Amino acid sequence: MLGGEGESSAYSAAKEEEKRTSPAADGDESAAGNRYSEQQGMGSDRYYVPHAISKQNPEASFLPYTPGGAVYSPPGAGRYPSSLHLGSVLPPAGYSPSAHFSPSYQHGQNLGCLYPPYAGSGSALSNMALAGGAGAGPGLRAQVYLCNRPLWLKFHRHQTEMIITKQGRRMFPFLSFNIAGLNVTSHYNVFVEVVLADPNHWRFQGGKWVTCGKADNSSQGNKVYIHPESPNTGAHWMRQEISFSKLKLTNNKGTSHNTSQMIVLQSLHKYQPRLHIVEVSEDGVEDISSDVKTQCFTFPETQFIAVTAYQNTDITQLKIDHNPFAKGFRDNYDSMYTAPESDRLTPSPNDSPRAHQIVPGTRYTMQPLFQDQFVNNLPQNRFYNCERAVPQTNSLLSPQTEDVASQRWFVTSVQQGGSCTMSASNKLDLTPYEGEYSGSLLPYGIKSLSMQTTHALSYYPDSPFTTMSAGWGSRAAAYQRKVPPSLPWSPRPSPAAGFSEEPGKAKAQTEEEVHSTEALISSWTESQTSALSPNKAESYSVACKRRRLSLNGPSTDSSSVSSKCEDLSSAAPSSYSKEAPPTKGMASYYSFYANP
DNA sequence: AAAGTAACATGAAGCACAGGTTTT
DNA sequence: AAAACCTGTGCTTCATGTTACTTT
Repeated sequence: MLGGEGESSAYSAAKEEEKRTSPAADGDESAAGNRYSEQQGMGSDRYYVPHAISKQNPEASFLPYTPGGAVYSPPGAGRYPSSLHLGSVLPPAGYSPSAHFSPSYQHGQNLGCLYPPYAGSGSALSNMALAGGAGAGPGLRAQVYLCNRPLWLKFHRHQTEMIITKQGRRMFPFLSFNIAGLNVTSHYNVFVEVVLADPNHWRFQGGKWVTCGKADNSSQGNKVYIHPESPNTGAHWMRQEISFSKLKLTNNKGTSHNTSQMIVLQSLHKYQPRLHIVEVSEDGVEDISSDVKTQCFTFPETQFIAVTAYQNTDITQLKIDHNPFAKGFRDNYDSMYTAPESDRLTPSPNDSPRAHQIVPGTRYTMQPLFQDQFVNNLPQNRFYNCERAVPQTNSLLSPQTEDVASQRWFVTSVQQGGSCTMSASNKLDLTPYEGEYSGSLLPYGIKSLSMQTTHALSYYPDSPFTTMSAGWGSRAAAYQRKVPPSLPWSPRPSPAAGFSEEPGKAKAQTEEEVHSTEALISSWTESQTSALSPNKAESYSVACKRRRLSLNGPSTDSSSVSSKCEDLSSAAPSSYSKEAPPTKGMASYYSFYANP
């Protein structure tokens, strides 16, 4: 048992912190005046950004197209940017109102459209190698990578859907980033904005998403979710993954509570989340004097269609498979999670959904935060597109694949000229069935990194993530030593490459990662071959309507469950479990790390 | 017919409490 | 003996997808 008082107090502290940092704000806050009003109890006036928009372009009262990865902005839709400082999203000189579509959207419509490398992207990598330490100056650009990108890609392949409800529904996968390249002493606000990704209303017909008229532009309500730890120092943001797991999506425009945690969307519209990093003064007031201090990052693979009920059963199954809160709907839950560890091909999820998404690995030590956010290969044992999977083989779950599954992807922003960087592949909005991931996944100076939060640092000694967070890295190292080597899912090197912490082998390791990436790409294209089966649509109407099997079956007995728990608990050293309490908040998270 | 809503079952953590054990 | 700590239990809360019903 872990329930010490320290844990409780830590949890309480975390709760307090949460309350402190994200008090409820009014519902239809509008414009920049209220932009940060819910944060830190600060009055809206403190954050009022007078004419931040007009200072550059009066037309920017709506979100403009920006070649760096903006989103669709319908004429007259003045909502989104009004809540933002638009230093990063103002249109470039060549802005054309007729091009109100995100590059990704354009790609989706025009497969041949390629975007040139963005200015600055080319230097991003060099920056990446240099930035991240205390020497990082304010002019340096941040690099961001999507921690759970493989999982996002899995969903993206099927067109991600996100449930929206009146009371608000969390995103899954949720947004989780790592940031490098910030000035460790400067203060930043970090927030996510969700904007329309295209001008269409969508409908799910015949097993696929088709456009259905124009999007409703009159969307109202909050579109911004400010990370509850904002404002905070660059060191803080770079120390750990920045998770937006508490972010909720709603279709309730009139919601009057929890506004700070809710983003109001419209059903059957496609949206694109964007990450904003804004340098602020120590008290959280934004400095609008320099656009350099505002950076925006867009990950096309995080696009999603808001729905009130899942349309695509593939998405439903992915959610069930990966979201620990949906464990109860896993029809082969028992067989999957009660088997002996040695028989298990995939890491079982943490028993705690919360721990799963908050703890940096109480059991699967090497896994980063929010393990279930990462592809765990589980669906490979399942049957998307109504195809019962062949028995899982080890080849599907090679360490190499596991490494790939934990890849993360750096993105650098392009703030000058006011553009949001289209981060990863714009081709992502091509139907993934096109394949071509091998090229599109590594575009424009975006470097793929296969790293799990901990050992990745040893993989990439030159990475800013190595130096950016001495604490994180050192903690990770300490953490790493606690990994029970017998755990089958313990992150480990591929047999071929071997795992080495020796810096001299980092390069070879990097090459290995590239190969791993290719392996993943290959697996995608292969899987999509089946997805393109001409019987797909037909199968949708029959076998795809998967129903949850009764949990009262023969395999479902308490003993099996308990044995699973015993297995897991015995797998983790008792001392470890005591040292790593299931973190219920960042407070205990920190306390744990502060006391290795 | 399609979309939206609310109730529901499920799984898991948080929490309070009681009782037992260990330490001082 | 008292205090601190540990353990087990049961209730509450939360998040999930499903389902039936209502609304558009």
